Amino acid sequence: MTKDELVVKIFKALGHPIRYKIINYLLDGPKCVCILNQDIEFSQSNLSQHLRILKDAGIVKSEKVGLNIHYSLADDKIKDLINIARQIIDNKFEKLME
Amino acid sequence: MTKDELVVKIFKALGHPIRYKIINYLLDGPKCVCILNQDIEFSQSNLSQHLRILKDAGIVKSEKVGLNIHYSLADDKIKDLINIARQIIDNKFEKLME
DNA sequence: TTAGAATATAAGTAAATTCTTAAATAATAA
DNA sequence: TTATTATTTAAGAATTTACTTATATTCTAA
Repeated sequence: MTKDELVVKIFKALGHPIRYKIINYLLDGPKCVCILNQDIEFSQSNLSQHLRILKDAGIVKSEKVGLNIHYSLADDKIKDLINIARQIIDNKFEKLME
Repeated sequence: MTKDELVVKIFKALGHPIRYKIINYLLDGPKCVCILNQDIEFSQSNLSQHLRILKDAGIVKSEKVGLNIHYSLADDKIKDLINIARQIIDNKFEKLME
């Protein structure tokens, strides 16, 4: 895979509402899959598949903690990425208000 | 559309190789559709459809210039967004090298 | 050693996206 | 007016992605 393909893969992985929601949960620290399962209104299997896609894109990493598996952001810059996307949307609204 | 949905839409729009390529062309300034047509190896109709998706996501804007239509980035922060995604990929390779 | 909890995977269907081809529109030049 | 260039839109087929259900795996505890 070329670098460009890997970059596209990151964007693609973030471009889904459930995966975006998962990442938002992870912004304030690692979370057990079991917690995500409680908070995200989709089937356990579906969640697991989305986690795999995020992991495969290099956005999250997982770690075994006792009985459970904890997922966390694989890179601090993921936060920046999300924040900038939000700023772009905010800018858009501000321009409309002018 | 909620703000989150709009953010997801940005990521989704960037998560496609042709659209990512288009954005890369636009990083160094506005471009005529006719130029993009020459440089991007896909049908003109397909290109036009991808441009619409990018525009709809608020990533690019278009402007009529004489006979032609020029597309450009709708917000300077799009550059930052791309750069950070690239940095995330670079970091990954650096970690592998350690 | 079996039972149960947590998580992942497989397989198939449903839904969404992408691409191709053809036609439409809009503006200008002849 | 008619033809031409630039670009968009429509429609449908092809491909990809997502979701559901069922099953598998891996620990640990009883």
